[in-house]
Amino acid sequence: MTAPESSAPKLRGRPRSPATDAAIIEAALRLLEEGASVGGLSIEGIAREAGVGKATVYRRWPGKDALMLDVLRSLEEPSPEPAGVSVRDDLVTVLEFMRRRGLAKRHSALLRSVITQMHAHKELWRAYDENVIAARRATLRAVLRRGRESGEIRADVDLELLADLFTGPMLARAMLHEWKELPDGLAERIVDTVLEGVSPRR
Amino acid sequence: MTAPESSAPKLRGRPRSPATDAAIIEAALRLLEEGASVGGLSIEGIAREAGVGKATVYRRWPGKDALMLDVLRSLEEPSPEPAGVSVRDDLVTVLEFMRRRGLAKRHSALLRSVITQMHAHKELWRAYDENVIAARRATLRAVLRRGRESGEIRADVDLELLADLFTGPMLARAMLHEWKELPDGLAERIVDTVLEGVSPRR
DNA sequence: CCAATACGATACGGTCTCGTATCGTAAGTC
DNA sequence: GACTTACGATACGAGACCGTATCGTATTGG
Repeated sequence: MTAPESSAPKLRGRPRSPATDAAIIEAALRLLEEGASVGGLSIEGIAREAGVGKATVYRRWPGKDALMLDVLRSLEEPSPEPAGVSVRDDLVTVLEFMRRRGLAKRHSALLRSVITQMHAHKELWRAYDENVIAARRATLRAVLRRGRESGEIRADVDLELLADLFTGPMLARAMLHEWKELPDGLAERIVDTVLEGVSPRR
Repeated sequence: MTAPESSAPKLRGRPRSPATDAAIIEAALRLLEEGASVGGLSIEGIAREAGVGKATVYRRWPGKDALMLDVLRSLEEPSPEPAGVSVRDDLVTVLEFMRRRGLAKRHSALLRSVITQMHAHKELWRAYDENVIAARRATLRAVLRRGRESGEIRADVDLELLADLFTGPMLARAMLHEWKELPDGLAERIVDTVLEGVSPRR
C-alpha cells in the first residue's frame, strides 16, 4: 500500500524522506517511458535509476506490485467537469482531456503496459481501472444521458456503444500510433463527425 | 561469397521435423494466451512448454526476436475481400473480420503484447504492422475511397480519421474489455451508427 | 553398414534479479 | 549526549534464463 505517516506519528528516529518516495516513483515512470514493460521492471533497476539503496525501496513497499499501485496513483488527475452548456462541447471537453493525457508519454506508456499485463496482474488492472478509467467513463455517461434527455442525441442508440464510438478512436490512436497522431483539434473532429454522421444528409 | 547451403540444401542426415517447428510456435502462443508478455517469454520456457530441447529451438531461430517474427507470421490470415455491393456492407465485412479476430484469445493477447513492446522491439512492431494491420488498413481505405466517390460517404471527411472512427471502437473493446464485449452484431451497429450519425435527423 | 544430421536431455559458466541482512553514516527525538 | 530510525552501499544464497556444448539415440541418404 501507500507509505503514509499515520495520524499519530510517534516519530522517534530519522524520518523517511518524502523526496526519496518521489524519486523512486519518478524513476519507475522514467523507465516505463523508455519502453520498459511492467513485467520488465525490477526493484533493483528502479533503485539504481533512482540513485537509492535497494533496501530503501523495500522499506516502503513489500514488492513490485505494491509499488506499481502507487505509481499509478501518482498519475491521478482530476477529471474535468464539463461545463454543461451543450452536449457537443461537453464531449469535446472529455475527449480533449483524453488527448492531452495521451500526449504525455508516461501516460500512454503506462496505459499500454497495464493493458498488456492485466491478466497477469488483475489487481493492477483493477487499480488502473478505478483510478484512471472509471472517472472518465462516469463523466462521459452522464453527458450522454443528458444529451439523450435533451434531444441532442438520438434515443435509439445504446449509450455503452456510444461511449466507445467517441473514446475508441482516441484510445486507438493513443495506443497504436503514439503521440504524433493526436493533433490539435482531433477531439472536435471526432465529436462532430460522430454526431453528424458520415452519410450525406438528405 | 557465403551461404553455400541456402539455395540448394543437400539433404544429408535426418531432416528437421516440421511438427517440431509447429509445436514450438504453438507453445509460444499458448504461453501468450495464458497472459505472458513478449518480454516475459523465455526460450527455456517455450522449449519446456513444447516438450522440446532448448538446442532444438536455437537450431531453428537465433533468438527470441526471430522466433517471435515467425509466431506473428503464423497468425497471418487472408484479409477478406469485400463484396463491393454497398459500402455499408463492405465496412461491416471488414469490422466483422476484426471482431472475429479479437475473439480469438491468441490474437488479442499478441496484439496487446506487441503494442506494449513496440518501443523496445521496433522490428517486432514493424512485422506486426505489415502482417496484420497493413492489409486491413489498405482494404478499409479502398472501401472508404470508393464510398466517397459513389456518394455514400460525405466528401468533406478525412478518410484517415474515418478509418479510425470505424476501427477504433472495435480495437478499443478488443484491447480493453476482452472477449465478452465483442457480441454478435457489433460490427453492424458500429457501422450503421457512424454512418447515420448520433444527432437526430432533421 | 556408414556418415550426417536432428533430437531430448543435461550440464556448464555467466548474468540478472530476488529478498534479506549488515555495514557505517546521517538525521531526527528525548 | 543518548537513542532511534533512515539511508546508500554492499554482500549473500537462491533461482531463472542466457547461449553453448556434449551426451546417447533416432532418422535419414549413400
